[in-house]
Amino acid sequence: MGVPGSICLRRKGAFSVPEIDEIDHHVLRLLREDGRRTFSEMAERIGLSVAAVKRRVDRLRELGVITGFSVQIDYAKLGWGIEAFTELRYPGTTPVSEIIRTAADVAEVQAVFTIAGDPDALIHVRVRDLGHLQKVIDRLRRAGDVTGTKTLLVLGSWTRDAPVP
Amino acid sequence: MGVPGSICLRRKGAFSVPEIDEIDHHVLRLLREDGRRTFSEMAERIGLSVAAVKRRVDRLRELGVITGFSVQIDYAKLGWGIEAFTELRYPGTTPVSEIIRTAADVAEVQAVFTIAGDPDALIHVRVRDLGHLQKVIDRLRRAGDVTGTKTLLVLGSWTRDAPVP
DNA sequence: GGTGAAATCCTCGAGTG
DNA sequence: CACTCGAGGATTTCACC
Repeated sequence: MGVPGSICLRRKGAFSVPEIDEIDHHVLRLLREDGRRTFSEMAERIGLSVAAVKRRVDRLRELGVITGFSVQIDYAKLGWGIEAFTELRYPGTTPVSEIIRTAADVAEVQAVFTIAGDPDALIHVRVRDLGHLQKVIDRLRRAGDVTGTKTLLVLGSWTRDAPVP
Repeated sequence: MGVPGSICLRRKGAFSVPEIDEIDHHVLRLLREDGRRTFSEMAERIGLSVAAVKRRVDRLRELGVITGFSVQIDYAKLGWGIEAFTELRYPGTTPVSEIIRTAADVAEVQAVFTIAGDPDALIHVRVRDLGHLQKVIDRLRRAGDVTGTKTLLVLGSWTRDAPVP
């Protein structure tokens, strides 16, 4: 096994949707806390019928506000205990699309952020150990025409909204 | 409304769990693709009974491999179109716990990563606009005894495993 | 947005190798 | 110990008000 997962681009700069009301935000908050909440439980908390809540969720999906659901995993428990951010610098001629493509080709890369200014990209990677991290960084350096890297090794992390274990 | 969400610490360096087999990884892969998949659908894909898949998921939760489920949201559509990473530097005397606490106090902070070396922390923030970003950075600077910041403005992002819209 | 009924799904105990 | 089966209850889904 490896780092599984299909691949997709997320577009930025979409226009904000005005027709999102307080109830929609309530639905989103409940689903952020637990993405597998039943419609019936949410309906009870919100004070709406089950069908109404389902329609809200369906609509939020159609609007593209909800892009999907996923499971939260403790990767350390799976043996992927090391997390790092690598800053990448490229020649001024490198198009953003190539930056993303070459980085996404590396299986251990979890996310790619293209940046205004210096560095040109910030890459979130997850690896088994430090030797593995070295290999990944080497692969990133060789992939595109990278002119420089700086890697920030994550010691600990905190995330808003992660459920209490 | 603001950036909703409860708060919790994620511990790192947990020992890897050996008794995770291929079927468990298959379950995790299916749930990463769609966290609301039904047990029946997963059972069919894996070639197991519904009850067996449920017990796998229950066990993965008990082991702490699965820490929860959540919804994926396009925040730009909610009017939170700007994303940035801010590197924070602290005096050598500042304990990690205080770094996390002061950053997490700022509602716009989505995640805090403490770092080995320089900088001392990397903060992921999400804001409505650039003026808002400025305010958040100012608040971060004043919060702890921050000695320096550098903010990386995100132009675009790619995430492994985000579902295709 | 609500209601109700049919289809589907979840849950858990019992039985099997 | 992990799996399958099956029944009862809960949930989802959809047409209609």
